[in-house]
Amino acid sequence: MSVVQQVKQAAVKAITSLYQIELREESILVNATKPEFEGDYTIVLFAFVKQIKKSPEQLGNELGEYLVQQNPSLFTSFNVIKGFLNLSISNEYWINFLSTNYDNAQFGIKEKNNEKVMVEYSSPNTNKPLHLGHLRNNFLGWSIAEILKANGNDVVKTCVVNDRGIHICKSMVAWQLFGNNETPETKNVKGDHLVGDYYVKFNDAYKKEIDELIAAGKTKEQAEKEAPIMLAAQQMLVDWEAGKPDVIELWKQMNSWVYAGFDETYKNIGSDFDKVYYESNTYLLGKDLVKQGLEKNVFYKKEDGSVWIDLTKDGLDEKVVQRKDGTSVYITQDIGLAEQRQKEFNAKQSIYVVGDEQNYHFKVLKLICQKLGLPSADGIYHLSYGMVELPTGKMKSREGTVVDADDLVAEMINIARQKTEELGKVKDFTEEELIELYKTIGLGALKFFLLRVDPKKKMIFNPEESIDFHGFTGPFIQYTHARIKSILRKTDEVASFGFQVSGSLSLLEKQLAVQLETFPAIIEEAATEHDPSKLAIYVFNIAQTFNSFYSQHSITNAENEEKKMLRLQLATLTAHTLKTGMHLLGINVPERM
RNA sequence: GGUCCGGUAGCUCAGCUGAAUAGAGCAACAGCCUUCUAAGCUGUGGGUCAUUGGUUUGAAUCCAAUCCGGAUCACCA
Repeated sequence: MSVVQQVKQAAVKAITSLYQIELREESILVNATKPEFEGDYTIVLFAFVKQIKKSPEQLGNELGEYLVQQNPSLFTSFNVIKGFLNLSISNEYWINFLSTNYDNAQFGIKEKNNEKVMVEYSSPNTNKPLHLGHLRNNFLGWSIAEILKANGNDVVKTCVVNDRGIHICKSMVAWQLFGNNETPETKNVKGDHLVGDYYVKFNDAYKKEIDELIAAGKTKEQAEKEAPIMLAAQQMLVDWEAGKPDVIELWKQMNSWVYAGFDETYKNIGSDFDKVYYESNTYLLGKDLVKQGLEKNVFYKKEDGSVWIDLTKDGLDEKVVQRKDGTSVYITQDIGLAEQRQKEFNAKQSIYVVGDEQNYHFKVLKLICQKLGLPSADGIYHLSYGMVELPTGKMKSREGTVVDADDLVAEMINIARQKTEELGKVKDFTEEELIELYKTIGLGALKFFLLRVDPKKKMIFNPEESIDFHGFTGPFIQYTHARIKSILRKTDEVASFGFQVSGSLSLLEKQLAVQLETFPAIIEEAATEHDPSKLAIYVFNIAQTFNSFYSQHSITNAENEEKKMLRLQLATLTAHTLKTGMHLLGINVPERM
C-alpha cells in the first residue's frame, strides 16, 4: 500500500476514534509537503474543521499527536502550520521500502486483473503516407495500451485501415493517367510515398481542370463537379463497389504497395497490432443493427427511405444512419464494428485513439450504441487528442506543408548522430551499436516530445527549431539512465550485500526515495486518466532529482559502507523506474550514451 | 447561430476533484569538470493565471457574463 493511502487510512481511524466522526478516505486531502516546511506528507485540515468544531491548530495538534503515537513505525514527528498538519515519515520506512524494492525490475507494474481493454489506434488511410499527426496518434495509442497493461489490464491493440473510398480512387486514377506503370521498385521509393505522390498529382490535375473550365465560362461549383478527372474517380468508386476486376486488381496492387511502406514505418517507430481490420471488409457492417434499431424504435424512417436517430433530447442533432438508397454511412459501420468486436473480445473498455475533430462523432457513436443496448456501449472511450500544427497553421497535404513521418524520424536520428559525435563519448562503439544508439536517442526525443503534453491539447511543432536534447526531453532521461548504469557496471556489490542502515537520510536521498515510492500510483493515474503525459512528467522529475542527488553525493565513494549500499539501492531502483516508465512511453533507454 | 475545447513567465508547457509565497524546461545572465558520464548541477532575473463579477475561511482551479483562438453541427470519411 502506498504511503499516501496509509496516511489516509490512519487519519480516518484517528478522526473516528478521537471525534466519533465517520469519514471516507477520499475526503482526506494528502499532499506532499512543500520543501520549505518540515515533513514529508501534509494533511489539509480545513475540510473537516467545521464538522469537528475545533480550530485548525487544535485539531492538527490532537490529530498529529494521535497519529504519531498510534503509528510509531510510520510517523516520527509532526508540526502544524495554519491548517496544515505536516507529518514526517520515519527513515526506517524509506530504508525498508528501498531494500525490499530496489532489485525489482517490475516495480510499479500491477498484477493481472483479467479485465479486457481494446485500444484502437493509428487507423491510416491508404492514399498517403503517415505524417506528424499520425505519429502523435501512434505514440499515444501504443503508450496507453502499455500503460493499461502495466495497470493489470488485458489489452488488445487494433487498427482499422481505411482502404476504400473516393480518396483511394483518386490516387488510382492519377496513377493510371500519369503513372507509366511506375512501381515502388522501378522508382525506388517507398510504396506509401509513391501512392501519396499520385494523390497529390490528382489534386494538381483536378485544380488545373477546374481553372480551365472556369476560363471556359463555367461557375466554380459547376467546374468542381464536372472536371473529368473527378468524374473518373467517382466512376472508379462505382466500379470498385461493383467489383469490376481490373479496378479491384489495381486497387489491390496499389494498396499492397502502401502496406509494404506502412509496415516499414510501423516497424521503425515500434507500432504493432494484435488485430487489423480493413474497411473494405467492415464497411457493410451495422446494417442489421439499423434494422434492429428500427424495430426497437431507436431509429425512424423518413418518407424518402433514409433512416435517422433523433438525439435532440441529448443535446445533439438528428443524425442519419442509413442513406435513402439503403447504403450505410460512416457511423453505421462504426456501430457494426463495435458490435463485432464486442463479440470477439468482450472488452470492458474500448478506447478509440482519434483526433479531436471527431469528438462529436464519438459522442454520437456512444449514444447510439447505448440506445441500441450494446453491452460494450458504456465502455466506449474516445481518447481525443489535439491536432499537431505548424507555426504557420494546420498541415495541408494539398499545399505540401505536411511533415512526413519517415522524414521526421530520419531527421531526428540524424540529429542524434550529430550531437553524439560532437560529445565524442562513444568512440568504442561498434557500427551496429552506434546505429542502434542514434535511433534510440532520436526516436526517444521525438516520442517524448509528442507524449509529454496533455493529449487533448493541440500542440505546435516548429520544424525550424529542432527538438531539444536538454531539459524536459527524452535524451535527458536516457542520459540519466546511462549514467546510473555506468556506476552499477563498476560495482556488483548490491545484490550480495545484506545491510541495515541506521543513520538518517540526506535531503536528496529522501526526496528521491519519496518520489520513487509514488511510481505505482502514477501508473494507475496515467491509466485511469488515459494520459501518458502524467508518466512523462513523472519520469522527468525522477531524473531531475537523481541528477541533483548525483551531483551532491558520491555513490561509490560514500562516507561509509552503509551509505554506499543505500545509494546503490537508490540508484538501482531509479534505473528500474526510469526504464519501466520510459518503456511505457515506447522509449528505450540505453546502457551507455 | 448551437454545442464542445483551449487562453498560466519572452517561448513550450505543469498545476484545474478549491488550500501554504503559482511551478518546470527552453531562451538570457552568473557560477561548477585533477573525484561515479557536464546530453549534467547550482544560482539570478522574469507572472494583471484573457477580462469582469459571483460563491467560499480560502479561487489559476468552481459558477455567470464578456473577449480572443480552434473544432464541430454532411444522405463525406
